[in-house]
Formats: sequence, C-alpha cells, structure tokens
Amino acid sequence: MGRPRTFDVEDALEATLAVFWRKGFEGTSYSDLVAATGVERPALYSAFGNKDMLFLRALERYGSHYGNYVWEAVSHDRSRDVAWQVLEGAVELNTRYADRAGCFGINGGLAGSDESEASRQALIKWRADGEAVLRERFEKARREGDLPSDADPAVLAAYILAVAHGIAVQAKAGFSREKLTAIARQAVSTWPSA
Amino acid sequence: MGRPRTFDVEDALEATLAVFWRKGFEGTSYSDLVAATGVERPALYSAFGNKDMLFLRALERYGSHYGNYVWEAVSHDRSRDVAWQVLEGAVELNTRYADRAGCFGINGGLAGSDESEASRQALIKWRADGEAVLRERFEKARREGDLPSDADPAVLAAYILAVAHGIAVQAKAGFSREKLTAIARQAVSTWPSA
DNA sequence: AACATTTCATAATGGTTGTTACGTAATGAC
DNA sequence: GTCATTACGTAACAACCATTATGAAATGTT
Repeated sequence: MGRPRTFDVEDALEATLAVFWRKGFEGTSYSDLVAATGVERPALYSAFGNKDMLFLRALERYGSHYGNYVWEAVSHDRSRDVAWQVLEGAVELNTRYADRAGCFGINGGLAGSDESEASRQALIKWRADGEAVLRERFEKARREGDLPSDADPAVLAAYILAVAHGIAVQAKAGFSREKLTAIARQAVSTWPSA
Repeated sequence: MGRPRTFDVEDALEATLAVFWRKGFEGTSYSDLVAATGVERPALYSAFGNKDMLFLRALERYGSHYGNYVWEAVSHDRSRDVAWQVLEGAVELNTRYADRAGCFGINGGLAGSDESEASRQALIKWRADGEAVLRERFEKARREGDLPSDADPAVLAAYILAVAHGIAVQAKAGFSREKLTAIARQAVSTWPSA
C-alpha cells in the first residue's frame, strides 16, 4: 500500500553509477545525481539513504553488472589465459564508454578528504576481493602444475591487478584501446610457465 | 620595498604539496592549506594565486624534488636497468611517507567535478611528459641494439608506467614495500633482450 | 467514502567551499 | 620623519554542499 514510486529504482541506480564512475565520489554532488536520475532529492534519500549508501549500492552494481568479466576469466583452463582475459577485459570495459573512461573501482576515489574515507575503504576492499579471487585461481594453477613451484600466486595476482589499475589510469587519461591492448600483451609476456 | 613576508614561500609550498599529495586536489580545502602552512588565507592567495595555481606549483615542486628518480633511472646503461630503477624508485617514493602513501601524480586526482578539470589535465600532461622521457630512452636503446628491433619503445614505456601507476594505487591502499617490490620484479622479469 | 500509509515536490536547514574587501602594520626611499 | 608600497589578520562574501522538515498527492484496505 501507499503511494507507488514514479521512478524505477534500478534505472536510478544505473544513472547514479554512471555519474560516480565519471566523477568519483567527491566530484559527484547530489545535484548531479538529481540531474542524472531525474529523481528529486528526498526521493533518492528515501530509496537509497545518504551519499555513502548510494555509492556503496553503485559499487555493488558495478561489480555484478560490469566487473563480472573477472569471473569468466578465472574459469579458463590455463593461468596465462586467465591473466590475459583479466587484462583484456579491463581494457575493453575501461574504453567501452567514452563518457566514463577508466574503472569505477579506481575513478571512484583514491585520495580525498576525511569525509569520503568510507567510500575509499569500500573501494579498497572491493579491489582486495578481486585480488583474492585471482590469487586463489593461481594457487590452484600451481597445485595443478600450470605454474612453476617457485611462482608466487599472491605476487602474480597483485601484479596483474597492478597492470589493470595502471591501464585504468591511462584509459581515464584518454589512451586508445589499441595502445592499452599492446600494454596488456607486454604485461602477460612476463608470464611464467611450468 | 614594502613590508617583508613573515613566512618562507618554499616552506609553505612544501606543506601545501604534502596536503595535496595526501588528499588530492578536490579533497583539499583552502582551510586545510591554511592549517598545514600556518599562513593565513589572503597571504596564500597573494603569494601563489588561487587553488589551481597553488596545485600547479605543488606539482612542479613534486616533479623536481620527488620525481627526479626518473632522470637518474634513464641514465643507466641498459634499458632493463632503466625499467627496474623506475619501478623501484616508484615503490620507494610511494612508501616513503606513511602519511602520504602513493604518488602525487595519481593521488592528485583522476576523476572529479568539472571545476577541477584543470588540475587533472595538468596531471595527465605531467605523466605524459614522464612517459615521453622513458620512450625516448628506449628508442635510444633500440638504436644501440640494447633492445630487439621488433620491440616497441612506446609500448614498453607505457607498460612500465602502467605498472608504476598500479603500484601507486596499491601503495595508497596500504600495500607493503616488500609486496610492491615483488610486483616490480615480476614486471621486469622478462624484459626483451636483443 | 474514510483511513492509514507511502511518495511526491518545494523549500529550507546549518555548514563549508573558494575568494576578497578592508583597515592596520611594517618596510625602504627620500 | 613622511611617503609609497607591500604584507598582515579579521571578517565578510555569494555559492554550493549534504541533508531534511513540510504538506499535498496517490495508493490499497476497509
């Protein structure tokens, strides 16, 4: 019962996600979100909570709707293919939309004022979760002999994600998909073989 | 003539640099700068101009006082040593100060509101300048036979800096110097040889 | 048709942002 | 010692920030 919503919550969240993706947490004002969603301020608050909550919801959606290529990547048979797919997927996503180049998980915010610390911690945790998935996949590869016994799965996972983060920075700076792909190729050329 | 300054301009700039390094352009308020420098607002304006100008001056100082390891790196004889020194220098600088982890050139701002676009463009140009220096060094290496003829100096330079940027992101997230060093080692583990 | 409930849009809240007038204080030149 | 010049600290500026009080409008239930 009660008066029904006149806007679609998922649509509003998607529009919100796009703004945070482009401008980051601190660079996004509630006025921006009102303009992007077409939803008035109090309606956004009642649907999502405050700016912190809205950002967390957007990050969650980003992971499930855009960052899912990581899960497909880890399902490959060879660890080298996994590494390559993560980087190629990052390049593709980071250059897919001209108006929001780069990665939400990076653009969202690295440094900022104390008021935005919560959003940055959420991003750090989000990236760490992805790293854990990748590390476990490489541990499995080493057990299976797909990686040499002296390879360090934790270092390899952190390395691949470091390259992905660097690619995200460069994508936001306007690097072409071709150049970023060449960087990804160079990155996996260091891949160890059993 | 006129009343002399009661504060040291270089000291104030260094304090300003430290705040921007930690909080980025958007995360830093003029009140933060007043507190960090101990200089009243109008004195900062008369000495440096507005926030944009102050940020540009801080970036300039960062390049000459902290980013100079790149110039030392490119003076090495072998391209592999150049690449390694750039990454090791980045790791050292990005973990040198606990209160301002990461790189000014990254923390300063990747995404943000339209009002801070000038600062982000300045950072993009600053990073591009560093990339050009590295690319020219690798072009020289290829001419000298220190890199194979089918190596692409532009890609190698962009690759090394992508890793450096990724390391900066991870340093800001709290990664240890040891872990970042291992990542850097992995990055140069299969440097092309002639 | 009356009620409880939920959302709506308008408009205001107190606080902070970057930026400056303003009048006073300190200097070198004459 | 007067003058032009520069810097000082206080205090203000309009604009924007995230957040919310308020009352009307729209629903399902009775």
